[in-house]
Amino acid sequence: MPKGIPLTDEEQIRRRYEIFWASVKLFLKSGFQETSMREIAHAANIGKSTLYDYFQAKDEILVWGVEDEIMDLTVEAQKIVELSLPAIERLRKVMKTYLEFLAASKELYLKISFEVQRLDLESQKRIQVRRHTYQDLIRQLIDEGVKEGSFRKVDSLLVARLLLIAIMPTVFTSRPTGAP
Amino acid sequence: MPKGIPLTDEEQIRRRYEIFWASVKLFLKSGFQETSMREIAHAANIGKSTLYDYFQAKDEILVWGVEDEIMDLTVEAQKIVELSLPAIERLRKVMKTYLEFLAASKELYLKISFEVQRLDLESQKRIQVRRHTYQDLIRQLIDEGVKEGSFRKVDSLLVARLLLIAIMPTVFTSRPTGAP
Amino acid sequence: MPKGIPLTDEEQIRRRYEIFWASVKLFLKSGFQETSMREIAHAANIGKSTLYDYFQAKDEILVWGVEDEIMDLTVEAQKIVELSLPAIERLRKVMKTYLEFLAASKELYLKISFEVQRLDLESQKRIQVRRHTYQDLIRQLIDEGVKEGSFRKVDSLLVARLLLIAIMPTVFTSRPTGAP
Amino acid sequence: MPKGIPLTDEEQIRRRYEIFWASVKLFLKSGFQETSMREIAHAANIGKSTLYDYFQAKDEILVWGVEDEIMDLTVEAQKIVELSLPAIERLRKVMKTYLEFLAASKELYLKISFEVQRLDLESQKRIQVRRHTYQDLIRQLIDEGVKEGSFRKVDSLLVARLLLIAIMPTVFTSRPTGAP
DNA sequence: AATGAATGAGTCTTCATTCAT
DNA sequence: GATGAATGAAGACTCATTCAT
Repeated sequence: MPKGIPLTDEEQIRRRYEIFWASVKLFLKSGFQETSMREIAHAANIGKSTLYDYFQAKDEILVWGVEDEIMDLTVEAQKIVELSLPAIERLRKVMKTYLEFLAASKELYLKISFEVQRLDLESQKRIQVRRHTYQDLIRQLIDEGVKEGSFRKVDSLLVARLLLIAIMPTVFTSRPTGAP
Repeated sequence: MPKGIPLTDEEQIRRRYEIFWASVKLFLKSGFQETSMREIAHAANIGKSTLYDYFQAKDEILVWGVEDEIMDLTVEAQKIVELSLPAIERLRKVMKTYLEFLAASKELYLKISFEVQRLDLESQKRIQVRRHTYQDLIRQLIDEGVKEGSFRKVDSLLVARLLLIAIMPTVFTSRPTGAP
Repeated sequence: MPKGIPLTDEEQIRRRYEIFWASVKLFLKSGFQETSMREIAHAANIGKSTLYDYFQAKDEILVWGVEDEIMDLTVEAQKIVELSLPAIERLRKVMKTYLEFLAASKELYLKISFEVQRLDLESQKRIQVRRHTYQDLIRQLIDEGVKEGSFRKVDSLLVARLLLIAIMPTVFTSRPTGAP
Repeated sequence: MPKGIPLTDEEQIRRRYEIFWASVKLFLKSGFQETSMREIAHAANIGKSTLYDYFQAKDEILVWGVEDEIMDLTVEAQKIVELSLPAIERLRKVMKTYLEFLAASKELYLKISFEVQRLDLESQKRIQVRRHTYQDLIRQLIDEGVKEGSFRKVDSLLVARLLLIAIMPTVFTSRPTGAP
């Protein structure tokens, strides 16, 4: 709430998170479209128009948040990829992180995914790009694994995609355990 | 479009179905909130305000349709319950019907479930009541089964609920087979 | 104010005129941008959203009205062009009509011209097209006049444009008389 | 951008001019209402709220600038009035100055005049007062001329007003020459 | 019975202005 | 003296719903 001092980038982002999480809470309760900017502002304890200092539009709140989550996952995955371990081991670690993320989100993840489908195509594309970046890491690991000989020769793109999707029922159905 | 000729009840209901299914198609494509009454009217080939002769409000379209689907299931289940077969056999039959219903709907069912969560609480309660009626039939079967000695003693309410939910992954994950 | 009966095209247009002239009154007083749809609706004695049954957007009110005025002029000019008189005579008649129009509008015309410059380019282009149609009539007359030998050989496009513009000071400065 | 050093009055005014001219450029391009304070601040290379140290409100920018221009004219006219020359000679000089001013502004003057009409009545009145002061100088000259016998007896107010307006077409229509 | 014209409430968004630093 | 963060009021536009015919 300081007034004339430019926000540091860090502060900016911290506030964005606050707004995002306040929004998500509402989105989950009533849906994206059904939540008004007035409600979000109220929940975030700021004025209606101040929202627009942090997000250019309503859509942006959702897009930014989702992009950010995927990027977080990607960063963590990247760290694991760079470890000097056999590919299969690293893949296992990455999938475990992914699984933990899903397990922590669960319902949230599922619902938000639905909301994302309502965004305009451009926004969806932006999210897809992030998702692909993540997928490419997995793919890279699979390719390395194949080279190392620990995996059969496979279409790494397809397998990567399958891996990410196939794991979901594990989470949404029951007690999460973890094995690729 | 005939004017002045009173609709038979049957005709009334037939039109309601037409409107409902036209709506569902749109809801699936763009979401409940995002679909306007004008679009529904257009898709159903009737005037905007004629909609209100068949449904008191927009919400009502969704609620009525979902209620109706559950009631259909319930009627069929009721018929099975009344057969003179061992409880376990009847339960098996009921679950098979339920499964077939899910398999036929699949994505539709999942998406519509999401849309339902956007309705106001009163509407959701009305749907829940129908769901409970259905659940109670299952429960009744379980209780009978326990009496007959073919089931262990269990909390029939809990088991009924579990049965309905547990079956979903079967449908949504892969090739549907059927066994309770 | 009938409710369920589709408006005849004629009725539609009559209402559009009503709205347009109510709007113009306000536009002249306070400017286009400064006049709100609420004010227009109030002045036209209809509900805010009813406006949108007659004009798709605020801009449309201005564009439609201006286009319509030019088209009126064009129709009248067309009638004159088709008379069997020497070109010079017909040109004189057309210019007289134009002059009378300007004289009747005067301030209105000037101010509205300014407002038009604030519209988006697409709207401006639409108006320009109408203006060109009118200009082409004049041009045609000049060409005919040249053929008849009553005019010197000239660049008819240029002369047509000049004719339309040059006449303005006559109107805006003082007592209107009329001679090409 | 220096902080803490009190601005001299002169400096203050210099900055006001800078802001005014930066604004005018924008007003001409997109109109007064359509130009935001953020844009003005940006164009003037200062912070949004610093504007308010120089002008109490957005309107004030336009009003001050226009008032100032008229006052400049008035000051120059006043100087001429005080010369010891026959009234008719002095009037000629004043009108020449006025004409030069118009010729230099031209489109700018016309457009800005339109923008002024959008201001609230109070602001318009303030401008009118300045205009009257200027007009009164002309009037005074005419009265003196009448006394000197070089003019017919006339309603000096009316003539003064006519003089100021009549001269415009001269400027806006074509090659400026100068003769009352 | 069927319709589309009419509407007010509400949506996202912008902007002049204030204020704490 | 200078700033940008914060905001409420207002704007164009949409939509579920009503109502006269």
